[in-house]
Amino acid sequence: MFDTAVTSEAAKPLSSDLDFSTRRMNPQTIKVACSNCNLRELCMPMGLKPEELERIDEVVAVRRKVKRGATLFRNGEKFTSLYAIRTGFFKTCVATEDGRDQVTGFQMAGEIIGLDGIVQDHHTCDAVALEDAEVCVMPFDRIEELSREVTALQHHVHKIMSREIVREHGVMLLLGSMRAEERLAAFLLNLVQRLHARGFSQSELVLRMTREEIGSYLGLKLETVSRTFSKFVDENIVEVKQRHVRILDTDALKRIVNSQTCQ
Amino acid sequence: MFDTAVTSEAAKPLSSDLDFSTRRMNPQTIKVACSNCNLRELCMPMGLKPEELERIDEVVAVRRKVKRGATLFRNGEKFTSLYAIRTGFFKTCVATEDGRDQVTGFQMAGEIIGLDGIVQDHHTCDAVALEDAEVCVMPFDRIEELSREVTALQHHVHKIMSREIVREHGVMLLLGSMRAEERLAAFLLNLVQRLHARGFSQSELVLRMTREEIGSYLGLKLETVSRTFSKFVDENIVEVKQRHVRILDTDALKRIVNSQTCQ
DNA sequence: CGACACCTTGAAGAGGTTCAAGAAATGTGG
DNA sequence: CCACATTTCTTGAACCTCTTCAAGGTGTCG
Repeated sequence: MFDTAVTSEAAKPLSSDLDFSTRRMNPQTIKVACSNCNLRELCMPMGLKPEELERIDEVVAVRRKVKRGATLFRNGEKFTSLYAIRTGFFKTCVATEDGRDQVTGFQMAGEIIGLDGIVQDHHTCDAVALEDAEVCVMPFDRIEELSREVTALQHHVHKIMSREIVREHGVMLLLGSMRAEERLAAFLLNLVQRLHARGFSQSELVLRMTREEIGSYLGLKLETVSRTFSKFVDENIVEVKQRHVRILDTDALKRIVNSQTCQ
Repeated sequence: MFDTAVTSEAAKPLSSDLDFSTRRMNPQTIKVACSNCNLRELCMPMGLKPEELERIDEVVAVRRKVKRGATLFRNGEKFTSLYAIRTGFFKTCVATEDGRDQVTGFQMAGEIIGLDGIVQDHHTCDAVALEDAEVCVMPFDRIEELSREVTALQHHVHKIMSREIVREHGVMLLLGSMRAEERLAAFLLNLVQRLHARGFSQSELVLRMTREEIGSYLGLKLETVSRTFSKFVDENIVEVKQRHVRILDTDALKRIVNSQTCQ
């Protein structure tokens, strides 16, 4: 089957130009620049003039490492910054007073988290690293200041927020009108598509989250997630070995996602 | 019971300072100012200097009327403007290729719609008026331009977008982890709270949407919505007469919403 | 190697859906 | 303003999907 093959192929690195010398200065926070970051195209606007690019560097104050299982920010904490994920994988989740909680998203390299905090000046969800991660800390007042001067940045910020709104519309559609198989199929397709955009395989992925976290995100119990995976395996749509997933039949997944019409 | 009483009490107007003279000039679109609009506190930043307030007037190009059942914008249409609802009630909904669709929200006076369009430069959902409505048309390029100069406006735009993201987190929590009764209870509490903030009753409301639309929003079938209403009636929590709802026991609704702990 | 977290699978049960029929309200056109 | 068509809402009964409870298996990490 596929033992370590997945990890090695799927782990094709997107970046290798880190400045390790500055890195050693501070184990927790490192001063760095966007202008020579190769994730730039994911989190920053494109087509900037050199002078603007230089100014953008001012946005990122420092980098911060977050160990697996640790939180980047928590519900109730003061909001100060947005975070661009440089490496690693996060989940965000909201909770009710009565212990229930709901994973609202999984975020990977190049994606921005923390937008929830703007409106109340405090975060309203938790961001938890699902693997050791590193983020660029972008103080929001600095973003606002600079985006008054750099139009492209201003527009970019608006787009990022709008994108998040549209993404959540998609999740609402999923939660509101799809059945278990459709949800899981949509989830897998979405994950693999985002990973592919980052240079990873189109057909293989390593899940960074548990069945329970997938279930929370999809509005299902972990047993249902597990059973649905097994069903897909029976139907030769995927191979699953714990968190290693190989998609054998992408079209089948797509058909499952929009198949309500079949009746 | 409560026949027309609901309508008359619930319809307590928030505004009465419309400039009817300019209104007659054009049946579809009317040029007006924010500075003397009493919904200002809902859609515009507060604590502006007089000069800034004056500039804000430039944001609203025109007003536009939308008849009940008509769309303000549609999925796929070019995005140009955000809309501040002046009067009336909207729903927004997304759809899949295969006819399924999902109501993503209900919007009322003072709320802003159209944010979904920013990221792709095209709208990704439909906005449908559930009753005759009037909106202020705010061309987005003008908003961006002005928010580069008026810091309060810039921050306000960010807050509005963040608020929408947080609202959607709440809907995801609802769709992902609540049972039918909890969903409907949360829905009613949310509606009545927003209406109350606009000067309407805390306990009476007129639903502007059908059971089916409520169901779509809550991820339930219309029959389930109807049955759950009936259940609430049996338990003396609400009175329901078609779309007229009187809440008899707000605390009971609140208890239903966070009662997962009971076990 | 043992403890712990995570995953899988089965069987029973509950909550919500589907299908169907009828009642109530709303709107339309004469 | 009334009659009729249409839409919307309610309720029942059967069914189905997902959940719950339970047990055992697998993998991981100190």
